[in-house]
Amino acid sequence: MSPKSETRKEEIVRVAAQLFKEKGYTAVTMRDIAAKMGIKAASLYNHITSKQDILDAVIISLAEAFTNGMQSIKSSNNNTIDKLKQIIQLHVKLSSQNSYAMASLNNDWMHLEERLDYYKKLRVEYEDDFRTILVDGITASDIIEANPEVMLFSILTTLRSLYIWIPKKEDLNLEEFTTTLYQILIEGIINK
Amino acid sequence: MSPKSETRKEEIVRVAAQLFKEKGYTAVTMRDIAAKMGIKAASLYNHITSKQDILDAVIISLAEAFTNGMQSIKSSNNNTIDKLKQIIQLHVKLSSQNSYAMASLNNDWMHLEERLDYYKKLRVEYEDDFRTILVDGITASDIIEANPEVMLFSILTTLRSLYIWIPKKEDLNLEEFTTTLYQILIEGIINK
DNA sequence: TGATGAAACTAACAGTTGTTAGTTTCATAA
DNA sequence: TTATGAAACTAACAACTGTTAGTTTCATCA
Repeated sequence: MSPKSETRKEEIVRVAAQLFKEKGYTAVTMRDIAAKMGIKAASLYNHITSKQDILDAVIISLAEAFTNGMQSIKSSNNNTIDKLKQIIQLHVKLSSQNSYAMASLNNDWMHLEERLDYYKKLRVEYEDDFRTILVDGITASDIIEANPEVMLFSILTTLRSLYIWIPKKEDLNLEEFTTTLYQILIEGIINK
Repeated sequence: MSPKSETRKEEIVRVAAQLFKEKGYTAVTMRDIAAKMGIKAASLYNHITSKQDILDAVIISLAEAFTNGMQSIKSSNNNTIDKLKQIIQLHVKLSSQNSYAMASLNNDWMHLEERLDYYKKLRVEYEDDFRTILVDGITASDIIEANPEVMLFSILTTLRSLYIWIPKKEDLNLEEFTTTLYQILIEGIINK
């Protein structure tokens, strides 16, 4: 029926991510994950090698999806405003499709071990690319001459928190939402 | 020397909050907290009654500080724009003075137990007050007619994340920063 | 039918957790 | 000097942690 049905490992990672969002990585036990799947904790080890392995799977693939998205935005020849629109679209899309994993990406990354440095590298590169778009936009007079660090912080923290908010709004029209978000983040809310 | 020197309990709460920010509440052990203070875990219990007690102390007093700040902004007779400026000021001030506790407020509130409902009540009331300011601002044509839920989410998530960013900038001029933040959050970044 | 292998199970492990009980240390006050 | 009390200590606990070893179940296929 399903075109490519979920493997048992993928199911474990998906269920674990939900629990990680509710309680955080450390507070979730292997017995919690197993119970939610209707099996015993020891059975999980037929499919994964460790609890750490689950966290790696949750975080790294999503972090790479952000990196890939940024690469294609970067390499397009769009102007600043269109690039910013595309970044907002990227976050709305990935956050609505992976709202559980986004929680770990934001809150549990410090519990990565072997893959911690790799994750940090991806994050720094993403921020560098974003900052470059803003600085180029200032140079081109597309955006105002405010501190690019503060702009980056302000926009990115909102985008990184979408996972908290999106799932609460059941009947959310994502396209309309993206447009409103663009308006508020980029054009401001004041009536001049 | 110090006008009102820190009690031992306050010291425990302060040290614990630093560790909670680094690793999250669940990942921090009583032995971690004790080690950082140069004593044994059992000795902590001369001053506090439980680990839970520490988390309560970290989170609740800060949550109440936000509530108190909002009360005085609400009851002032300022216009929408000045109220928004004051809210930004409140967050910058409390986040710079309590950057460790802010992390628990954002990430560890779900591990509150007896005080969980009280915390949730404070948070909902704070958001309701903020929303009312925005809706009144739309009515008064001070701000644009965008979805107030999206505005609230967008501004508040940035303000709630200040604790991540502020301590990284050593020589940050808080007053200048507040002004820049106001400009970006309220007036937008586009060059029209 | 009998063999195979994936995926569940039971039982147990060694280490860590928050916490308690009882004891010692030591500056200050009587 | 002696007594007091705050605040440290050692030792231990029961519960829980991630993980391993060995076993059982059962659908599939030669």
